Amino acid sequence: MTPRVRFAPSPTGPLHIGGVRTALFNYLFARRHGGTMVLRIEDTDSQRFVPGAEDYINESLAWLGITIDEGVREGGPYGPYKQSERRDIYREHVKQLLDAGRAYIAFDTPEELEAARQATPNFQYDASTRGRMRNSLTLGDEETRRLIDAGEKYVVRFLVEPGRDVTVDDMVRGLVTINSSILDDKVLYKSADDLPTYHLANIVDDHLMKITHVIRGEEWLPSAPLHVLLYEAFGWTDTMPRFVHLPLLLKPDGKGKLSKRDGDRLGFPVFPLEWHDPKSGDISSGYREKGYLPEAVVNFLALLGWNPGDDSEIMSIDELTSKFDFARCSKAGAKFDYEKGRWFNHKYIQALPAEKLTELFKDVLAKNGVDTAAFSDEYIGRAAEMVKERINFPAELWDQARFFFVAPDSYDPKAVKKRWSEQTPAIMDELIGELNKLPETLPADVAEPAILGWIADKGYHLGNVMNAFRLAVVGECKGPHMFAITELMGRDEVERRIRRAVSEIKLAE
RNA sequence: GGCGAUUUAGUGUAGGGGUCUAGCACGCCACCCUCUCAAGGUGGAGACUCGGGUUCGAAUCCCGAAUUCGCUACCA
Repeated sequence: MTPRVRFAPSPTGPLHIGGVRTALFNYLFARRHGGTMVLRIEDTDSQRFVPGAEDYINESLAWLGITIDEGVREGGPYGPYKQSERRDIYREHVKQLLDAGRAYIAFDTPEELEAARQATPNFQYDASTRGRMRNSLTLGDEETRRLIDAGEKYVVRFLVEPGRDVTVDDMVRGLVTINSSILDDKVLYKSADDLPTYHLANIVDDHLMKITHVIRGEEWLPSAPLHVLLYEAFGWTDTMPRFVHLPLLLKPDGKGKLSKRDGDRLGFPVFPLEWHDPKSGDISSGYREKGYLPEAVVNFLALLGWNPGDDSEIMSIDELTSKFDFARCSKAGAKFDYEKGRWFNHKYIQALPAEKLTELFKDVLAKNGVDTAAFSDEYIGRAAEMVKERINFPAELWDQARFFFVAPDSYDPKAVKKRWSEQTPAIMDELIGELNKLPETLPADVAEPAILGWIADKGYHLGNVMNAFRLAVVGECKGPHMFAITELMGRDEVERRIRRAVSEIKLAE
């Protein structure tokens, strides 16, 4: 039996990075076993619906390479894949439960329920209290009929029989048993918007869509027994899916689930893509816009709560797929280690093909006002290659390699103090003379021995001369090998910069 | 409060009775490399939540406690 899994987000806002991780694990499991990945939109909460959220989900998954086989966009044999378009199906199933006596109608208003909660310390709508509430059980069929006809709003509640141990077989946690007495009579359907709640829609859809494995976050574990009961009530136990409750992604510092706020507070994205909130107008940063490569995000996320069983860390999505197994999932929540995420991105940038890196750098240059047409792709590419090992994000290429495109307009004061002395201008003049003895292109393998030889012959201090040289060309004491820089720039530009530095740098007194 | 889950260094994890003086990675520190900053290499500091058992022997098995997290909505 090939598995059919589903990722079932609610379009109530941007897809959270924890949701992405859940989607990824669904994907890896499905692909590992040649199964099918379904994307179902669970928009049963009309109150919290956010326009644009569904597109955001699709775009995010597409960016990350988490492909979908069946869904709203992809179509498929078990559609529609959006719950708000499945009302007829839910109504029919609610009726089935009602007819079988496994559910009942309740008229209690939100205010009445609130009052009940106030009156009773640990109020729960269940076997112990349903007998004194306003529902079809206490009112009788006739009165219930009358109230419905009169247009009174109602909900349908699941009738939970108390005192039964219900066991869920979870693929990462093993057997989890809870007593049905602690479950309340969950609302399954609301007449107000003619929509089911999560619990009902979820079970019905998973069954109808022939889902074999329900892979979701740990926050669903407490309601899993309720879902088991629902499968029983429908008579679907023989085809009930296996459950997998993944450990949660936790805040990097303090306690609790990773939330939207943590990103702003700690300075890292918690969303895959930048999100513009249509209501508040707030902008939340995204991994994509921050400069993360999708492969790095996938790799990083996969290793949060799962490991391949050996020491490998850098793995493509296909490698992850081939190794994926729930037996190697951990049970405890994983604190979100943002530093490690940066490291993954660093690694993936190092592995980028030259052309791709060149393209990325061109964008960065353009954003910083450089006319990229003035430089050849080769020049841009070589500059990027030289500095890529010291960056984590493409944007940092600018900090590291701007001097290849713009002559320094200031000189690092600390470096000046350390490396620029009264004698330096004269030595720099001499250096220009030496450079002029060399080919105009300043090939490193020629320039390096020549200049180093000159420094040695003169008995100059190597570090001081080279760093003054660097200061003049780069503006500070950092960057790739000096002769690699000068080879790329060529003699004219190098000479111009040295002259400029000699006239600009004033010794501080 | 109730119910459930969880527990190896700062973080992610390996480990499934002796091979553990507990491995790997990120981060941190030092050294090497070196014209600088990185990268890289080498090394270092740093952990089995606690208490009882079981056993010749426990990070590994059992019990208890504690911890942290989640759920406890006409939200998912």
